[in-house]
Amino acid sequence: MPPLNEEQLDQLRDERKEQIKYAARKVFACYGLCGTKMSMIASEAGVSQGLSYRYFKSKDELFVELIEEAMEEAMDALIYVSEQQGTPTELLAMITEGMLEENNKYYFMLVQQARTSEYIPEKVQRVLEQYSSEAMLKPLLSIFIQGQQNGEFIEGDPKKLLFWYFAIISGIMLQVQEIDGFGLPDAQFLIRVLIK
Amino acid sequence: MPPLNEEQLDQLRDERKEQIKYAARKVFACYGLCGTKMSMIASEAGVSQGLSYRYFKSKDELFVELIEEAMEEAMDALIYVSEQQGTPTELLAMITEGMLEENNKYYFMLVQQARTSEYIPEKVQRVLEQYSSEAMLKPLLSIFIQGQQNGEFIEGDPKKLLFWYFAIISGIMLQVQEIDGFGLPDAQFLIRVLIK
Amino acid sequence: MPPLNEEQLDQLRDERKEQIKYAARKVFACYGLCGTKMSMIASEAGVSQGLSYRYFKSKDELFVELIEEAMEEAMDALIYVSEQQGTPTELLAMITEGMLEENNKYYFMLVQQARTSEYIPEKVQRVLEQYSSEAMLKPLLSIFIQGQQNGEFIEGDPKKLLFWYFAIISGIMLQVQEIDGFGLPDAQFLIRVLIK
Amino acid sequence: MPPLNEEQLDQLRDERKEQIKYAARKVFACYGLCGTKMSMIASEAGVSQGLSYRYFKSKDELFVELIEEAMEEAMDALIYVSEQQGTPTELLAMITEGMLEENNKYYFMLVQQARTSEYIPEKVQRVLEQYSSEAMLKPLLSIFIQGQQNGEFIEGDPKKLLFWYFAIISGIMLQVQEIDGFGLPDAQFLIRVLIK
DNA sequence: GATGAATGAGCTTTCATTCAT
DNA sequence: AATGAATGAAAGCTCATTCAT
Repeated sequence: MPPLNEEQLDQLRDERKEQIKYAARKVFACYGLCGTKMSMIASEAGVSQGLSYRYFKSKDELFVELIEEAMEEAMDALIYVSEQQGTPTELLAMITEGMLEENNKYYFMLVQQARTSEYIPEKVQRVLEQYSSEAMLKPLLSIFIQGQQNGEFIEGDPKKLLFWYFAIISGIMLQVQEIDGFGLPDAQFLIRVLIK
Repeated sequence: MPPLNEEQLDQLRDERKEQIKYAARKVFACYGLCGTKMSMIASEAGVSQGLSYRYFKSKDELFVELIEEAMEEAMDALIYVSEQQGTPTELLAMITEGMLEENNKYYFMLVQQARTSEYIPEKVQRVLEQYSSEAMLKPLLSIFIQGQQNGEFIEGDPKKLLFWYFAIISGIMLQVQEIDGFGLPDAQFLIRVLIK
Repeated sequence: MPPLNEEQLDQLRDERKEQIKYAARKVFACYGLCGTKMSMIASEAGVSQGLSYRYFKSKDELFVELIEEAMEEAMDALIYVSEQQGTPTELLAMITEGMLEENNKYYFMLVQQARTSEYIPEKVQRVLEQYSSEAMLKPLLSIFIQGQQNGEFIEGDPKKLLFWYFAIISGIMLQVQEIDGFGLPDAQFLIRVLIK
Repeated sequence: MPPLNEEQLDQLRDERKEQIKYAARKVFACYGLCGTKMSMIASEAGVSQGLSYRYFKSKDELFVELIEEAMEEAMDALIYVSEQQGTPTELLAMITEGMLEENNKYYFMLVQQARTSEYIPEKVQRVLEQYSSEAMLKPLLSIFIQGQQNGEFIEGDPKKLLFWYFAIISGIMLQVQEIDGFGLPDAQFLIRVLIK
């Protein structure tokens, strides 16, 4: 009686891995890399202490994997929007709305943890460099410049302005906590810094 | 027959304490509470490991003291501005300029570390609550409402708007790093989100 | 699917805990609370340094637990004897014999360490107060008084006399070391201070 | 104006040294060798932390010196009595009385600390061996044997009996604490274990 | 000589990681 | 595959000792 075939086992493995990653993302986001104990992740995921090591070589590697995923997803979203139809202002609003989602909070927090803690595995450094501000800004640059040319956006160095704009969104996402009772603003509020 | 008199000793102690705090502020800001080893602070300050413990009971207490100071200074600055003469827009610009100073970066980072790491001594929690968003906003509220009434500022819940505005400034301060090459924006750029 | 069932694990844990306590009792008795390094206990017990902390929160707590147990056992023994049949002299002899056992040595040493070292966790203080001389004497008081009334014992304040008697036994237990070559005296030798 | 001549300086030095030893004896007696911090001795003696090191090479050496003195004095006392006139019982009473002095308490406690803590500088070991039970008993042995021969004392191995007797006195001295409210017994109470 | 600030070795404790079951 | 007991390296903290004044 072979209990499960190869494929089913693989699927189970994937589910387990996802379960651990999900828990880890949450805990790392709140407590940071070194403020997080493996036992916290294990208990958040509802598995035993040792199990994570069947799926991830080390705490650092688990962290790196989460960071990589977060950056990839963010990058994909930016590229996706940059390929859509619409006026520059509409596209910027779309991006802003996409970022200002409650669900994204853990991603912002996670990346912030990664950026802030300089005590971080070398691998994370490399991932952060790979997805540097420069790289992330790229897909939007032409849109933004176009917006400046047709007079929708304010003047100034487009890279700088976009970078600051992302910093602003990031700030909102990091500071807004449920307990404060202030929710997230809508995109139109933020977009005002860039449009004329 | 002590070789140094009481006054000289006191001064020496004050200097040492300040020296350690200065180093600690920097290291804590970059590495977070638990990412910071006491040895890092000691070597940053150029003293031995044990010395910090003559001036601070524990790593946690040192952290708390820094957070308290940072919050106090921020609060004082807000109150100071709120007592100045000027139109609401001028005052808001003044505050924004005051916050957007390169020197303030460590304070923002430090407070962010305190807010983000939930694994934090209970004392820090209390300090953060004491200087909650609510409390920090207070000195500015009447100015802001006045600005709304005379049509300088956009409409909406003043608390929310101010909270978001601070979040924006915070985001800028946290994300802007020398290495990126983008400097800090000037106050006029940010203020646009609030003025009509 | 834990490899061992709950019951087996519980038993394993109990054994380990006992193993560590056994080692700790011996080492604490000889070296005192602060003369004992956790590494000494660990190596005496044949386990790693960290393991003790799965079973005891701290060195102090381990010490406290041992003291508590020692006091409880002593108290139980006194109560047990006080409920037996026999003349006062017989009962006193029984108690004396019970105390003068080679095996009890570590208990006496341990309690002496607790009493002598005034630098001792507050909890130990409380335990020692709970099992104060007063409390320990109580179960024997009526026996002793009875012995005085029927003329078996010498006259005098029964509490004082009993207290001194215990001090005498304690002294014997503490001073007699194998290396000296003098063994423990038998009960009849000591009992002479109390009987007419 | 030479402030003090050679002799006066020496005397001052001696006084200081005695002052520190006096404080150290008390603190060591209560807290044990390793439970005592040099700062405790310093503050008990009312001098600065560093001063002890002008008079004693190290904490251990200070401890050793105190132990040596205690043993010497005890030995001298025993020898002195052994040279007095009187019946064996009278001499034994004299010794007992001499030992049962409130002032002697710190000596007993100190020696107990030295004996109990096996974590003790090698030098202490040697001192304790030099003043072993054997050696201390010697001056009294002939008295005791004489007492047995003339029927004053109980029969048995004289060394053993004397050793036990000292253990008993030691027990009394160690256990009796002011707080318990039981004072020290008089010599006649203890002597009963040895006389017929 | 005297002080007390400064040092750093060493101990307690934590926790990532391993491993027997 | 999964568990959780066990390990041991590393961090926080203490305190004997030194040293500048």
